[in-house]
Amino acid sequence: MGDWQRSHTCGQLTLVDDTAEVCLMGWVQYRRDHGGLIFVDLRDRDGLTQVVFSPDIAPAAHENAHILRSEYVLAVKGRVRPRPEGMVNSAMVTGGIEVVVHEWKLLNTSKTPPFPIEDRCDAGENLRLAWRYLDLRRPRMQENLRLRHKVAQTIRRYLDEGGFVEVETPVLTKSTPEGARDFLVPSRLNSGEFYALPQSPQLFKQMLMVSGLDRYFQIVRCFRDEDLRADRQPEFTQVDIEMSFVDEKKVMSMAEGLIARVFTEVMGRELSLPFPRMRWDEAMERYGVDKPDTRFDLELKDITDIVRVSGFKLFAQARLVKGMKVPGGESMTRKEIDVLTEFVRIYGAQGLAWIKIKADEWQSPIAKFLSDKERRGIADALDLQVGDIVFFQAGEPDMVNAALGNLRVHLAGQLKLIPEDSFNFLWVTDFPLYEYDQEEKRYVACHHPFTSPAPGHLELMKSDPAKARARAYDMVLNGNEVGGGSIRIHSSNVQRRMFEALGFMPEQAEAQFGFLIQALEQGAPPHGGLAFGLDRLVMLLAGASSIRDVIAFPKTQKATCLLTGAPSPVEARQLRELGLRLREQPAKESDAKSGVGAIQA
RNA sequence: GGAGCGGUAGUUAAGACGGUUAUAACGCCGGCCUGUCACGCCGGAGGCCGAGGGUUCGAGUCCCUUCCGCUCCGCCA
Repeated sequence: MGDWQRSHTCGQLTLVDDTAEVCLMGWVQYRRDHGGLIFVDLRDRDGLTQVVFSPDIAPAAHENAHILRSEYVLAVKGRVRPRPEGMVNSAMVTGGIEVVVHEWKLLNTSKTPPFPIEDRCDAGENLRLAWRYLDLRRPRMQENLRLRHKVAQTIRRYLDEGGFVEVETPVLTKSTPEGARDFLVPSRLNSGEFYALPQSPQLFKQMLMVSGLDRYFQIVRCFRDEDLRADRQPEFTQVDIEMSFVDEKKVMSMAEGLIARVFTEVMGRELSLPFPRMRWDEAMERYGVDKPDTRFDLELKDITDIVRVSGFKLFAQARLVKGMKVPGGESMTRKEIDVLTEFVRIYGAQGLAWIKIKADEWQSPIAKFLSDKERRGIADALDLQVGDIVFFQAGEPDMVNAALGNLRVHLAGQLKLIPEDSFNFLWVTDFPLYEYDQEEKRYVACHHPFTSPAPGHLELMKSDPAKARARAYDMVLNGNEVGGGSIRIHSSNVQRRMFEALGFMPEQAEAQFGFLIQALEQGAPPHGGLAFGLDRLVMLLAGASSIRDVIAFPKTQKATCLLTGAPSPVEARQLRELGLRLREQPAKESDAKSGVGAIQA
């Protein structure tokens, strides 16, 4: 670029820079070639500036400017001047001025981009991912990445000031049986053996507490080989935190302080602390989910006892019956209700019972089965008013809660009950220690197997696992889990009992987690912590609808990278070195289904 | 593993009842244009209708298979 030095960015210049000699560099956003005058909106990371090629002022500069095209890379030298009377563009930060080009240099040409580089562009996701570096040129995406950067930096400052030490933990680590599916990495030096990529640095951070680090954090990539969602990628970033000599209150107030700091410094908003807390039982009871969105009402009411002896057998025989009132919902059409019925089927519901509260009657397919007493009970429980509609779900508790809990969120969106631009934080506490795994026919840890049982619940681990509660807590933002953690088990005996309760043989526990138990035997301090999902947090702050929009190079729903083509086959030699052999030859095209690509040692 | 939505020009979409030459906007190319700002005007090029198979005299449209993207259920300690 010779002696060309950029003097300003494209978002900086205003009337105060009048007559300044400047040098800008950037991309051609729009060109407006009038044959005589040529206007170019030059874009860089900072914004747009209109530069003018004028045959009257700089004929030489104007002469070749006709060749300019979208996304050409340009350096211009020129003078800042106010735009003529009536030509000010108030929509642009730099709209009061323009730069008259005296001299310019073409730094690079560009092929016509496959989609326009602008925020209102609605290119398909596949195109955006295949040309991600162009997608990331768009201001919205640049803002997202910078927002993410600011959040991460603010978190680093906050934790550093709080005495936390950032420690890196291994990415090549040990596969463990519990939890998500591991990504495996074959070992060349240890043929037939595999590392696993960490699902989280959980055990390392606990061992750092045993080391006496006292306060640890890490902004760290984690990997889980499970199916993707709008808010789930196979690799994602956690803000991982652990503290010694603390209880739940300490961890939670530290976490609240962190979030409040992010909101002050990044969002320019003050949060009121502490966040509300809700026990898990209450969340399930009132909202049907463990991450309730409390920005709106539509609460669920348990009416199981009211309809226990109902003539409506579906209700009478159900283990759980719940109702949800939608005020003013009486005007819903049959068709709208049918759509909602389809919606709850996703969660295993057979149908969706409803009652419209009219002035003179209860209009409903099920009203005729309900006695006067039942009607009064239901009306009282749900505080029914004329004009309401009530939806019911009856059956297994998990299904009832999932169906109504998700219907609640669905309807709130549809009925526009959710206030815009609000950030509603909530702690959910007192989670169950275990949940029953139907497939494995055993209890599995609800949070993870290193979570301490609630005080006094030690015996329940064996006698009544379903009743045991955990010293675990989730931070919920607008109905999204953005963080979660627990006080850990620091007693080797309790940890052994935990593995036992999960159905591990002692030898098995020793082989898988012996190093942890040993560590706990060496003077492990009481400790606990939590981890934030950075991608989700930033997504919510950015107002994005997928974490893909706050990750520079995300994967598709099939976990592929459309930009690089990963994953891809490898050379036979690489497999040989690793002691691997494909069970079947890679398929030509279509039959790349089950079995193919599987590996064996 | 399952359910749903989508795939038509470079892009975003229309076309769906099976029937002339598959539309539009933006973009692209050429021309004109000295105050535009998503410039304007005139002209032009551009298509294996995701792929494969079938039904039919005839398929973008109907049927089957398959690939890709997205949303969701299961899964995600």
